[in-house]
Amino acid sequence: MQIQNVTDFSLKYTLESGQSFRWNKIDDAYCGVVEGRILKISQQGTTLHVESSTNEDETTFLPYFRHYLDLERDVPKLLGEVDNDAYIHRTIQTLWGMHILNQELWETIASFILSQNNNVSRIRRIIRRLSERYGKKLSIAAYEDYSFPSPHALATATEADLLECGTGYRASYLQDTARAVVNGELALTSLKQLSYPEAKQELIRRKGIGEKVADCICLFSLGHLAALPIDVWIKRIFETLYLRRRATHREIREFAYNYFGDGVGYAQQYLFHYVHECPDWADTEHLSLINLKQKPNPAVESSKPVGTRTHRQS
DNA sequence: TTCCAGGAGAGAG
DNA sequence: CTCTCTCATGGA
Repeated sequence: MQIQNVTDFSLKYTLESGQSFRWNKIDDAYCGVVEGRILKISQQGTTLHVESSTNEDETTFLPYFRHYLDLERDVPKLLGEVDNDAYIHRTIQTLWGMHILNQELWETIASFILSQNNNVSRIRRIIRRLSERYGKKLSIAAYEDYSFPSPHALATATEADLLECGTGYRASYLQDTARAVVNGELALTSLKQLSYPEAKQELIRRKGIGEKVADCICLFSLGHLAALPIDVWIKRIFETLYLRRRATHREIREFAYNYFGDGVGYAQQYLFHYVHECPDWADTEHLSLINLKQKPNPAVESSKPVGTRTHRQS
């Protein structure tokens, strides 16, 4: 089926920005598994072409699909509200149309448990192996893939099996959380009803889910755009470009929310992906960490932060 | 060989 | 509260 008049949207940046680990580029289309079916999506200008491995009822599928890609949101307006300086402006211009997905909750929880101290290509491989072993086989034309394993499947797997998939020391974290979902201790349905702070706190109780992973889940699945996952790159960006000093996570969080406001999650995603997509910031001039790598260094001169605008004091 | 990757837990101070 | 060490894996 087709979806027309999709403006200010980039399928490429949305699916390649490290928030989902399940998309493969096949020629000019993207194939991936979304909640038990394979979708094949391509974009030509403002038109999206979508094929599904199952017979979808358009009246229910289209709203679901648009929500998955966050097409209902006025993203340009949101980006306008965080477009405060030359750095963020450049990422917004370069990655114009990148959206934050609304992904299935259990897959997002499991995927970002596996993401800790890990890199994207290896995360993708682990998830692929888990799905091959514990998921259901799906196909669309000649393309084959597997659904994401259910909580029950991972809860009853042997730890040796999980290790064979490459999960490493994260196997027990994954299994503990899978079991918590199965026995109702972690109720996914009610998690969706909670506010951002409540949902984050509930997630963080689980072994293997810390602040960063909880924020990824809140942002990439639960739609909490105030969530700010702080990984090593986001930390570097805020320390070098904005605060110009070493800073704790708490300081970065406070500054970032104050500076970007409720859309800080979107701002974060543009900054994050820009660093990976455009290596110019990793160059000596901007993201050089020479000054910051040496530890106790608030004394590097308090060159004034790029931004001092306060956004909506609450 | 060492370092790093969308970190978190445990322990010490 | 902040710092430090360790954890399994594979690519650079």
